[in-house]
Amino acid sequence: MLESIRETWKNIVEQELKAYAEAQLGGDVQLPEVSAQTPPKPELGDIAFPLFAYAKAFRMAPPKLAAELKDRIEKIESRPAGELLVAGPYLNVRIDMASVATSLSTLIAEQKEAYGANASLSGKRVTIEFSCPNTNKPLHLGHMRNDSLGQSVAAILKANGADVRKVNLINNRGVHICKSMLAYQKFGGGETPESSGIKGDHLVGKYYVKFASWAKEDPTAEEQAQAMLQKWESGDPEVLALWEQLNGWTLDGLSESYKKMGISFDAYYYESETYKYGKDEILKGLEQGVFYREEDGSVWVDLEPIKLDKKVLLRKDGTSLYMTQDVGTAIMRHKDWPFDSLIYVVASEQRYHFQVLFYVLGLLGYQWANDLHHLSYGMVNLPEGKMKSREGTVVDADQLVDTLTGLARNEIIEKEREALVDDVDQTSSSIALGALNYYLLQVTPTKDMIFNPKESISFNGNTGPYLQYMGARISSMLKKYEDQEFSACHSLGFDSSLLTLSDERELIKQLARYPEVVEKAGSSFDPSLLCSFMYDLSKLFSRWYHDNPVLKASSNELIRARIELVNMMLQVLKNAFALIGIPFLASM
RNA sequence: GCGCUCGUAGCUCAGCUGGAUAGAGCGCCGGACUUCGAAUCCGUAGGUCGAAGGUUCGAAUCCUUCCGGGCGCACCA
Repeated sequence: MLESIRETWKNIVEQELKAYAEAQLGGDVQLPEVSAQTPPKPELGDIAFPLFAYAKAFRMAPPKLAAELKDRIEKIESRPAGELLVAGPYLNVRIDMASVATSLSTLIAEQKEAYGANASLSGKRVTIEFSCPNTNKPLHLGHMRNDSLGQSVAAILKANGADVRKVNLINNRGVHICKSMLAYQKFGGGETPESSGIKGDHLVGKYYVKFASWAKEDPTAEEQAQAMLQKWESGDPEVLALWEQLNGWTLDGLSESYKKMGISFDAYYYESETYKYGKDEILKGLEQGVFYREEDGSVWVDLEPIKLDKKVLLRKDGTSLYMTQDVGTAIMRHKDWPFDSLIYVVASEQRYHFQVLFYVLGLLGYQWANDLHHLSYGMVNLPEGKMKSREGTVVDADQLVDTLTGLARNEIIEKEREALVDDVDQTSSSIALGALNYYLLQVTPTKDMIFNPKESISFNGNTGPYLQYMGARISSMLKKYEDQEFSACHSLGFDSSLLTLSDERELIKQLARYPEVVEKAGSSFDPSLLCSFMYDLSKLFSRWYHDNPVLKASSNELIRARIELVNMMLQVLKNAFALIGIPFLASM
């Protein structure tokens, strides 16, 4: 909505500038393109047109030109509502916010939870892969950034009209998986999640750690693990049974964690099934002549065209590699569900891998290879430095969620709000989730981030719970508004002209901006844009709300008008929450 | 060594396609609860935007060089 108003004004300025140039300078003068910007302060208006660039052509100081343009535009009778103001070298426009508010309230009332959604990716099928855990240990903080990002970006793309399929690839084979199996076989003593009371993924993780310490004492440990892998590959029934048992435990544990964290998938792939894929594809490529064979029989791709080296795609013994697998898996997925675009949410350390993968898929001639993305995210570090599993500084996901939940619960009890919230446990974990997702999504994905446990458990300031708190207060107010004492307001219409405060104008503007932010977050795969937007919006709202009475406003008409603003606020809050994994709470 | 990436307030982060005195949060100091939920709000202090050049009317933003972090450069996944 704001977008189109901005465009309209921009066209007018452009047109008048051109007309003025013709009148003043004659002939066809080439003018730089008009740029429409946002003034730094609300008092300066809503749209700004800097005129520096035209000073030379007109041989006129920008402020004079601004005044001249203002006069000319004000003579246009069909110009849109709004006010022009000259601010030094800028020609600014103050939008008629009352009419924006009127159409916005109609729009939001109509669209409800769909407000903000747009059709920019309509008709597009997108597969997004994320999480991809190993089955030898529980999830840690690093996975959580991945999961939050994947879940959020998937939701954002849907809001942009895409048909999205979320897939998870379970890394359930390989020597690292055998290590936990081997340690369990040797030291497990038949322990099970039931007998030990330990969650399945943590139980298996315990033996993965156990392997490491055992391997320090017994130099044959690594060999034994390799031997077990061989047995697994040859289908040894005993090994397979053990493998299935432990994998089952881990997967049960992981799905419990996913559930707790609000993560879900449309399809699961298992490496045990996909690891042989890709070989045929590579051989096909060899026939097509896009790859070549070395003397020893191995197959390679030359990456010179993308300014990289060379890469092996098949070993000399004909077995496949990580790259081979990923080529095969991508093609397989496209057969399963033909997509236009495929997104991999994977840490930035694998940039090179994906550069090669995408290039190889392109060489194989697949149309969809043009729309592959590596949503590369930075590492999650601790204030002390990197997380190191060997030093035990890895932050466990389940534990973190539990800690946060406990803190939220304490907070509810301390503030004596148990009666306010209907389910203390449910509310606590929702707050924990909101805190975590917001903390993890707040930072631009590509950047490394520091996870400060102390800060992450804070519920004040720029945090998820701060946003949730706004939602709760608004809900509480709207509930009061339903009371009999406001019945006189209920029958009134919304008079947007009563919302004249500067904060009200800013709020309306921000609410109207929401769809643009959703679109931008989608095109750049960046939930952090929504986080900033939400924080700005909430901050604006709390100040307004703190300073100005709503239910106790001076007239019924004003109450009604402000309630409309509050209603819009609540809807946008809810809609955005859904995109960044913050549970909405009517009370907390 | 080569490639990618980042370097903004004490700390964690914003800063849109270059534009009007560089913004938040936390922390520090100081204010505001007979008033719609104080998990809130307001104010003070705090920055030569890693450094130096360059392009431009105008640079945190674009280009070059340098310095300093991180990551990658396996017939591992």
